Amino acid sequence: MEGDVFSGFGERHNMDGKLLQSFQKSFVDVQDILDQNRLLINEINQNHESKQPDNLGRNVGLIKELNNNIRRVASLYGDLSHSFARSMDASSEGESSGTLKSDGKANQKRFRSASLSGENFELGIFSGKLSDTLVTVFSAVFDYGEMFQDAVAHTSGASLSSENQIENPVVYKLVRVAQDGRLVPATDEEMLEVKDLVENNENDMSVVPDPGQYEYITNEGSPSQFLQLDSLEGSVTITPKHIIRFPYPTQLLNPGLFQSETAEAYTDNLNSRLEVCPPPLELLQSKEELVYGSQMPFPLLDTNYHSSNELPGDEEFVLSEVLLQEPVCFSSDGCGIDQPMDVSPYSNAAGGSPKAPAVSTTASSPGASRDTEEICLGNLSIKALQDTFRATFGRETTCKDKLWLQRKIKMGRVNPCVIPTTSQTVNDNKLILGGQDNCNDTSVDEGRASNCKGTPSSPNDFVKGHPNDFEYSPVEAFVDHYSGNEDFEGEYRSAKRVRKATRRYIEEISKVDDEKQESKESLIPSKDERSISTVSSGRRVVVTRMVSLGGSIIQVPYVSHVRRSRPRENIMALGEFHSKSWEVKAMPEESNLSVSQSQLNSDVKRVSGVKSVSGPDQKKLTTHRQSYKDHSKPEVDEDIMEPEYMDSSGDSSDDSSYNRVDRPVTQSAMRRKHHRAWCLSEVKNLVEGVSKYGVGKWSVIKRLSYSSFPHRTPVDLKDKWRNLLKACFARAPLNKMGSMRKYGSMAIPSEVLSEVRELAQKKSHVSPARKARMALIPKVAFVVKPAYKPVYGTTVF
DNA sequence: TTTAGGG
DNA sequence: CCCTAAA
Repeated sequence: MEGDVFSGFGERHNMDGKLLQSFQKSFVDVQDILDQNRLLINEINQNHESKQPDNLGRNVGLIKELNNNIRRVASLYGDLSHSFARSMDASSEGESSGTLKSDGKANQKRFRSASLSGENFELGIFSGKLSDTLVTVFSAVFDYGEMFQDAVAHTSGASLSSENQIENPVVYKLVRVAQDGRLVPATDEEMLEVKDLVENNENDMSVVPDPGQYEYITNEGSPSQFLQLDSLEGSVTITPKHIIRFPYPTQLLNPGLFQSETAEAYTDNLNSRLEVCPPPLELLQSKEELVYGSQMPFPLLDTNYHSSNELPGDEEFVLSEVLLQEPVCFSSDGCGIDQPMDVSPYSNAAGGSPKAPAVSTTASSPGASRDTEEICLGNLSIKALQDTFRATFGRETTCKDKLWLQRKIKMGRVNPCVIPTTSQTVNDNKLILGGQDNCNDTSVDEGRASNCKGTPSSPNDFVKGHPNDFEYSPVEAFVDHYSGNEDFEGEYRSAKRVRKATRRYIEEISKVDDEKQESKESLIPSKDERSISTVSSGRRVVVTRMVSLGGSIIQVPYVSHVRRSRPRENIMALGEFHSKSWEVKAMPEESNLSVSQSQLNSDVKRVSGVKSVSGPDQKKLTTHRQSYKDHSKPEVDEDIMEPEYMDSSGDSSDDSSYNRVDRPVTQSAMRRKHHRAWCLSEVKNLVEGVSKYGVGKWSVIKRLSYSSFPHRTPVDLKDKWRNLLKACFARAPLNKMGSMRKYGSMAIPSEVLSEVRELAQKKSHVSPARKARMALIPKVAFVVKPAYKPVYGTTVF
């Protein structure tokens, strides 16, 4: 049928036969491939079902092939769109619409974007206004393949960068590919099973798919970037049981490559080809985890978001679990579940209905009511939404998907990860909820500890700081909490390894505070300068911009174009605790009864105040200082809370007082990362890591055996090791208590110390020069020639 | 980017 | 812990 369509098309536009032929050929090719893929998928599924190790192994190859095919298809389509665009240009016509799609605008866009490079095209497939199903399929498929890669990476000790792996604020869904190619959400049992399988089978995987296979999936950098596993996450991935991680990798959602329309042709077609159907609605409704059935179940995140580690990627699994329990956010408001699948545009040319059905404005979710702004958003036209989007994110969007826009905007507003760092003006002296933010700390009194450790505490815990202030939303509460907390700044910055604030910077900041208005204006590199203004909403100053929406002026948060900074870990911790409220956080707790513009505004303002300031200032800092630490690097995500942390093997008592002192907010306090005492488990872990990988392999240790201590950087490990060495060697004057123990620091058991000593002798690296020298010396020589002088930290012979 | 080493 | 140089 494509052929038909295209012939008609060709005639109309006097396409020359050759071109037409090539089109047809390409389509035939594509179809072949897709057919083949179908078979492949079937086979994969069968293998899967067999649960035979052999078959599973074979699946790796099959998946590989599948991926290859898909890549070919993508490439073909890329070419197609190229030539198509050319021909379209050549035949300067205006009435091209209607044939492919009734939506003329979409059509134009499509042709325009057809000049994408193939690569972009591929990326485009994953971004933007896709029909879900396709995304689902693709994600599933790709991911499926990479699962094995990941599995292997785990076992083979391949040094996948865990730095990257954690950063991905992706929500993974588990889905199962049914025989007919449909994706069925994973059941609870399956999820459990996956976990088990991981634990049991992880080491059985032996085939390493070529990582290059997947490189086109990722935006940049490591091919496996969005699939790398951490210990936590790993439990989800190896799933010889039809379970597929279902990622919404933000990397793929690069707005710069956002070419939804182009992708559309492809995806739509694929949809029909692959005959992948969305899960039945009943199923979706009956199963909570079916969130994914909606079109873009999770907010698309822009690049800024992605590159800034703003979500606790390391918690992916947890997160997904959380989301599984919380389908409301995405599915209950009609966000696409019931959305008619857009069949192939070629066959569906007559269908004039817009892709996205009208959004139901009610969006009432069970229990948790949506915030009012959503309702407002629901009432907005696409154009208005786009405006809002632009106002919110400072960039244009061509997306015409209401739902997507709404979600995106909401996300932009709610996303607590954009909490500003330094320049955030908080005028009130926020109370500091001691301990709340730092459950990881091995200190804290018991009450707090349990509080942190336990199940998500109620929002009330959160708002503790404002016991009487009912107007505080959780988000606000913790925003206040953090911004008022010196610890926030300190840890935040150090987590990013940002240079400490220079005097100049500090001065500038204070200036900014004084004349925020002007400086903001000048700082914000916005092309569509709207009226960016600072609004003092009582407690804090926030930056908003006035945007006209459907005639009325509306204040939206200004989100800088500049890449936003990642959140600090405590936020993530909070997010974890209140994971359910990620979506709900921005809900005005005031009176979410009235759906008023003002309410929306105030809500927006509040949230925006949180995020808006960080961008420019961050940029400023970076520019001025030429910060050598790249912020955009997917850094070790320190935002997760490792479960182990709390245990601290009973040695936490020493550190408690040290750890969480609420120091006065002095500049010195601000620039220093909050001291985090090393708990015994960490030390042991370090020792073990050194014993495994050797001294000096800090990044390896960090990656491989230290992933559960996300807040420790390789440098930290190195420093700690140095201190340990000091502790055990320099401990000539043995102390009173049997072990070295400075005041306030942890007592290191002498066993550990001796182990350290041993390792230092055994595992320490030898200087390359010396190594080389020694390599020249026959081994025997060592036997004959005894003893270099043993020096601590060097090898002893 | 990672490591080593001084502060 | 921070900051840098060097590799």
